[in-house]
Amino acid sequence: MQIAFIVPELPEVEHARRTLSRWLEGARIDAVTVQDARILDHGVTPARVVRALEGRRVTAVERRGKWLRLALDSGRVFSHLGMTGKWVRTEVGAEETRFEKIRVDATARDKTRRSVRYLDPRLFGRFVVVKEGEADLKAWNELGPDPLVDGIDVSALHAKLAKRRLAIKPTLLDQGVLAGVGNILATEALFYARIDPRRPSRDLSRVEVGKLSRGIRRAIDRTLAKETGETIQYVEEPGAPNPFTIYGHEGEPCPSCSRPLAKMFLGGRGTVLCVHCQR
DNA sequence: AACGGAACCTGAAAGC
DNA sequence: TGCTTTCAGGTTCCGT
Repeated sequence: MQIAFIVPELPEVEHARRTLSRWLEGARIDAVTVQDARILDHGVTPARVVRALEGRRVTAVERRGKWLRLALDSGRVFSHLGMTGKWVRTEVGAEETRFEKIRVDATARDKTRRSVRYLDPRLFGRFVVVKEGEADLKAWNELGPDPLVDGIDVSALHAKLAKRRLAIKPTLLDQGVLAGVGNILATEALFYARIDPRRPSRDLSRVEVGKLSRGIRRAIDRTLAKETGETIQYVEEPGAPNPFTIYGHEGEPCPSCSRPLAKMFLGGRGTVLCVHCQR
């Protein structure tokens, strides 16, 4: 089957970070347009966002979990891609891209100009400007360790999971446990670790948490390796073949034992698993 | 406190 | 063919 939606999780957001970094780091923001105020937090006006950004220089593009943070010479911008958010680059003055919600025109250090645009048909993303001196977003501050930025401390993760009776799959979706793990990553990692997603988190042994940790890293690296090129082309772009190992492959043979992969719902989220290989 | 479930949102796919 | 329904899921909020 094909994957119908862009679903940005840690690897996709990391790819977006690297690309945005090339496009905007060191650049001066000339003009900002907010086409749809619904992408902003309730009560925040486009005018306020425009005022906060125009004339600023982007000093760094950072990521924790699924959040992007653009550090400015004064203030910061937080961007969450939700389920269908994406940053693209066009020529300055190019006509409005489909689903465009925000436009940032900037001049790089080498004086070349570029237009960077945020697209988000579903509007599940967020775009938040924080002024100099104000605290970071609560959602950012409450993130758990990031598997790439911080690495995974197996003992610490084991201790954290020991307090949870919820099944391991929905627990992994809690951004306070590990930042950036989404439904696809959790599904893939549990398969690599051969752990049944329905197992209570607190029942996982230290050895199993180690396997899970390596499974998460493997799933991240595998997707990141496919994210190449100058444009942000997510591996699960609509119409592209399914790049994942078991996600979206329900009913098809398990890559390990060849028996059909099952699909069930855990914590309201679709979960694919091999009931024979994952224990 | 922990947990389940609904709401948010809309394009694409599937069903009819 | 074209209309209707279903599905996808990150996060937040609300009720139990």
